[in-house]
Amino acid sequence: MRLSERKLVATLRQQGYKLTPQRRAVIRTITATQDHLTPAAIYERLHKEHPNIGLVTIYRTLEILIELKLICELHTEDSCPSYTIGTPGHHHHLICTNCGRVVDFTGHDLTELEQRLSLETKFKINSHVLEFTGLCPSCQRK
Amino acid sequence: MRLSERKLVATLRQQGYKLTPQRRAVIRTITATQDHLTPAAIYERLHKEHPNIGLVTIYRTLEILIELKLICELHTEDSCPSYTIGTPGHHHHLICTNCGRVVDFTGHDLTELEQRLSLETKFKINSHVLEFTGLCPSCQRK
DNA sequence: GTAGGTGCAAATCGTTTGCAGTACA
DNA sequence: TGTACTGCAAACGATTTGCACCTAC
Repeated sequence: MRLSERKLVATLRQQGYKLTPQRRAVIRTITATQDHLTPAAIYERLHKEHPNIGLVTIYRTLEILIELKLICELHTEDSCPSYTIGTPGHHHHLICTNCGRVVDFTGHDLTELEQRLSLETKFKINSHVLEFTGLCPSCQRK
Repeated sequence: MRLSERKLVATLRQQGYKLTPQRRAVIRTITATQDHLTPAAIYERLHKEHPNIGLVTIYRTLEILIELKLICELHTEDSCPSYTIGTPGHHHHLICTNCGRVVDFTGHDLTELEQRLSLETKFKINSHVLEFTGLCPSCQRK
């Protein structure tokens, strides 16, 4: 289940952040799409109706949303630029190397492996990333 | 099993690349440590005995070594800069978020999950990344 | 009214490229 | 000898910061 615009706005206020039109616009853009967007992509989309919003503001808004865990940051193995998306909860990614499309998936349990590694290495493990890359159906056809 | 300096040098020549003192130095630095090093870190280490090696040369040498799959590139989820290390074959990483230490591990089979995802999403999956992050034993003590 | 937020321009960081000189094979 | 390699400096793209103005609460 994805977080709604309403939920993001409410959490932002709860945490004492001011709700500006710019922040609302960024939130709307993120929640309105299934895709992972780069800061630049968000900027581009907003620029049509919000001609003088600054890229800087987008960076700063994203920073807050990540901090509050309202969006999820994604780094692909190649093309380092990080993407963001409005999805909560723990999940993994399946990424198309051609068009950048991202599919989230859940349900694979790594706790057993985590425990084994913990024992063997004495690391205190906090989190993990599992990412598959390949070609999505439409990019395979080309 | 890790690749040796000898092996890297031999492969480089085999592939028709010239063996310069600079390339030899980069290879030596990488094979001499267990750690994953950033280009900048390699530069720093080399600068003592090789005062006028250029950072550019290090980038270019790493590019070749990655191309030949003689080293492995690593992107951590935070602090996007990518690290490199002299280790061959397919493996996964366990990374200390405090000191950056990286432990490689192998043996977890993801083919079943890969097949399931392939079926469900119709993606043609090429590769994957599995990464655990946490605190290494010595950083836990602090 | 005021603290926090915005937007511009400039700074910064990591990485890449153009080019003239250099050195390995 | 000739081509590939090097190193400098400059270009580059993404992100951050300093600062004066503005606005949500």
